[in-house]
Amino acid sequence: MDKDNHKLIYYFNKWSALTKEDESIILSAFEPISIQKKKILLEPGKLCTQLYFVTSGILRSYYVDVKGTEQIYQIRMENSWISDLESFFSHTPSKYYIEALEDTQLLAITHHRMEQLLVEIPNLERYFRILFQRAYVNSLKRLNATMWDSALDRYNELLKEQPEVFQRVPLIYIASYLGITPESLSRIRKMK
Amino acid sequence: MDKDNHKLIYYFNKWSALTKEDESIILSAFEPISIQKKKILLEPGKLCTQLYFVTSGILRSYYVDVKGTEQIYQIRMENSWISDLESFFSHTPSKYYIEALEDTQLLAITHHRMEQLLVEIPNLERYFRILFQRAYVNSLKRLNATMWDSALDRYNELLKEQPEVFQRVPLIYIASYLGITPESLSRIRKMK
DNA sequence: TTACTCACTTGACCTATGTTAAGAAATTAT
DNA sequence: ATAATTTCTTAACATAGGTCAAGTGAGTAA
Repeated sequence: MDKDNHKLIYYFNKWSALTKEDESIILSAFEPISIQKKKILLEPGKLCTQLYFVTSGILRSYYVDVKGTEQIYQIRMENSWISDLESFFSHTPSKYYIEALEDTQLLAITHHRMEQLLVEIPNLERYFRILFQRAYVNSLKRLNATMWDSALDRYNELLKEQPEVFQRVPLIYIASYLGITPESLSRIRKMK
Repeated sequence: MDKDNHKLIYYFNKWSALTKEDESIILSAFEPISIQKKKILLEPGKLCTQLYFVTSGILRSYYVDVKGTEQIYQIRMENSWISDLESFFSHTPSKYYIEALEDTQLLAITHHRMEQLLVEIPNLERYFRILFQRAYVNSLKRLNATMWDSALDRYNELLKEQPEVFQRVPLIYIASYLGITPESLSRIRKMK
């Protein structure tokens, strides 16, 4: 557990300088949470009250459209953040599910505690500024790829960038994350 | 010009509290720039050395793929930011064009000056954190719409959310922004 | 005024991906 | 071990949107 916590601090320190005191304040602000495979962390209609740092395991977040299709928009594993930022920051009901795809360990912080923390340690604003800035740039790239590249290209890109996902996540979810049907993904994989 | 500058301060103050002194430091860090319709602000291979706040006018940023197709990924007008964030923050050559679609006024800040400013006025980190956080959430929504909604749905959404774009931007660019061909956009508009 | 370019439309045809349906393989529960 | 469920594949067919080609109109330049 201590090892997990250090991972969080390690990442914070990559983009913002923390004192030892800062570090212990941060660690005490996060609450360790365990969630079993297939259990749900967030569901539509509920407020997303926490922001989560994944220390081990893997999760997916998805939206279920009117036809009942699951639209997976995030697959997140160790050392990344997951939440419904819109619900978390604007206190509006979420439209999304977040579900664990493996037994998962998280460090959770509430919105209220997060706001306090950002005041106590203004340095953290920098960390999150850079985090969101990069997330935004990545999201724009994924957007462009979705608009302009073929499903095959997007499959190859994911295979190159996140090969681990293919070891740990069922193909039906990967298909949805790529914006295609499982049948299409099957065809693509057969061609190779 | 002074009116333009105040607009920038107004937006900064929405999410982070600035003193009068902060405000004058900020204003002196930004350089007013004018760019004529059809002129280019950034092109592939060049470093994107500045971040721009649009005070009047409208711009598009786009990538030209191997086939020569222009892939428009941003259309930005008054009171929003434009840049190639990847090039700007990581000092790598840009892959994108930024072009004015009307005579445009900008407030520009270099990366170096921006870093200084964020140190002088740590409060600004908060503004940009929230800016990128929101940009990221919006980008994810646009991504999902592109994956799962029809071209017609995306057209209607844009018509609802940014009707002004249709008054000021040629349809060929709007088509590209929606991820479709001008021919498809024509068909969609005919159906209504 | 005439020419030239750029924006936009239309129609015929094509292709990537979706849909439906069935079954095989793998995983999980009993 | 057996059954039940979930994941994955395959094939036939359907369709949204792309491609190509041609033409109209509107804006700008000479």
